[in-house]
Amino acid sequence: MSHPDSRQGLEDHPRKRRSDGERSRSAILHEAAQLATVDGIAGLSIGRLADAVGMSKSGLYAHFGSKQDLQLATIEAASTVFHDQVIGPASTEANGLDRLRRLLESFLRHVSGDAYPGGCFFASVLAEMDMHPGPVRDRAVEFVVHWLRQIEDGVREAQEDGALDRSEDALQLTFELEAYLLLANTQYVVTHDAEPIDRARRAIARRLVAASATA
Amino acid sequence: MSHPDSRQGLEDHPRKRRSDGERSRSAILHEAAQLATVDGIAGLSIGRLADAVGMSKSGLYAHFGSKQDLQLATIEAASTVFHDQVIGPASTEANGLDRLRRLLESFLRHVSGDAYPGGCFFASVLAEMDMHPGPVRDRAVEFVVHWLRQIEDGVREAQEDGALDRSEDALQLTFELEAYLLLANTQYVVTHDAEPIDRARRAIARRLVAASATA
DNA sequence: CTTTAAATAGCACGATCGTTCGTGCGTTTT
DNA sequence: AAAACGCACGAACGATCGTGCTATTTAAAG
Repeated sequence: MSHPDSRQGLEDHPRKRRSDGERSRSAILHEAAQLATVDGIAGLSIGRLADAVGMSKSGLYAHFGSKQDLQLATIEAASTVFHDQVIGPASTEANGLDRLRRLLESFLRHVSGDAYPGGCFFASVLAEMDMHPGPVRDRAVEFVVHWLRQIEDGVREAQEDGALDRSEDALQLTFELEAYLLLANTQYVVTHDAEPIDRARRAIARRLVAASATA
Repeated sequence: MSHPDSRQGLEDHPRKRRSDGERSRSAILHEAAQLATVDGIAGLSIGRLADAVGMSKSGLYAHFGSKQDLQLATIEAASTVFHDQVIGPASTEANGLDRLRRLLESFLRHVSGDAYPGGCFFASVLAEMDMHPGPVRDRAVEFVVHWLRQIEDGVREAQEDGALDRSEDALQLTFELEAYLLLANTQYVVTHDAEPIDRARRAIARRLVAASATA
C-alpha cells in the first residue's frame, strides 16, 4: 500500500504498456460496449467482437486474461462514457434543481442519441446480469447505485435551496424520476420513436412542479 | 375460425396427441419460462432445460421443431400465466378505477411473488430481444402492447366513470404508471427487497390522486 | 390382443464457445 | 547492436450449442 505503482515493478507489474496496444484496447472496449447493449455483456462473444474490431480472437483475448476481465473492463469504459455524457454536463449547474433537471435531460439525450444501439448500457447489462451473482453484476449494480445517488443528491440539494418541498421523501421522488427514465429507455429501444422520450420529459416536468416548494 | 380443433384432424393433424406428452410439454414450458427470466429466452439452452425437467435433449427437442418454436411456445405459456395472475383478477372489478388499481396491484404481487425467479417474464424477455428482430421479439412486443392497453383502457373507463379527470392524457398517465411498475420489477429482482414494491405503490397512489376528478 | 403412431432416448454432426500455446514481428530498453 | 518484451497471429483444445437421424418404449385405437 505504501507504493501504488511508482517504480519497482518487481513482480507486480511486468513492464509498461505500448501506445498501439493502448489504442487497440480502447477500440476493443468501445466496440464491446456497443455490442453489449445489443447482445448483452454475456451474450457478447469474443469471436464476434474480434471480427467487429478486425482483430484475431487470440490477439484480442491477450489484452484481458479472461472473459470476465473483459466484461469488467467494458463496464469501466461504459462508466467513463456515462460520466462524460450524463453526469459531467450536469455538474456545471449551480443550484440543485437545475442540476437535477440537467441530469435527467442529459440522460434522455444520452439514450435517444446514437451512443449505443441498444440504449442505456447499464440498463441493458443489469437486466441481463441481475440473476447472475459475481463481480460483473456487483460492479454494474454499484454504478447504478452511484447514478441514483446523483439524482438523490440533486433532489436533496434542491430541497435545501428551497426549490423543492422539504416534506417530499427524497428517495421516493428519486424512484419516480428514475422510473420515467427507465421506461423511456426501454420503449425507445423497442420503437426507436421519440414519443417515450417526450413522455418522460412531461412526466418529469409535472412531477417536479408537484414537488416544488409551496411559495 | 369455425372449427378450432374439435375433431376431424383430416391431413392437417396426422393423428392425435398423447396425455403424457401433453404433461411433458407443460412441464417443459413451465420450466422454460422460469429459466428464461434468469438466463434469458435466448441464453436458455436446450441441454440445460432438458436437465432441469429430467429429460433427454432429443426427447425434449422433439416437442418443438426448433429452438425458435420452443421460445414462441414459452411466450404463449407465460402469457397464460400472466393473464391468470394479473389481468384475470382485475377483470372482476366493476368500475374502471378499481379495475385499474387491481391491475397495477396484482402486477406488483406477481412480480414480488415467487412465480418467476427473475421477475416479470416479459420485462426480462423484451430487454433481451429488443434488438433482435424476428417472431420472438414481435410476439413479446405484441403482448406488452396488449398489457399496456389493459392499463390504458382502465384509465379511459375511469375517466368515463368520472373517477379520473377527463383532461388527463390517458397515454401519458399510462406511461407513468407503467414506469413505476417496471422500475419496481427491476429493483426488486436485484435487491429482493420489498422497498421498490412499496415505492411503486406510493407512486401509484399519489399519481391517481393527482389525476382524480375535481369534485 | 394386435396395430400404430406418439413419446422418449441414444448417438453423432458441424458450428461456436472460452481458453491455451507456440511463434514471429516491431518497439523499447540496455 | 543486442537483449527483452509488448503485441498480434494461427492453430488447436475440450466443452457446449442447436439440430438432425434412428431405435426403442409406451399409450391409445382397432
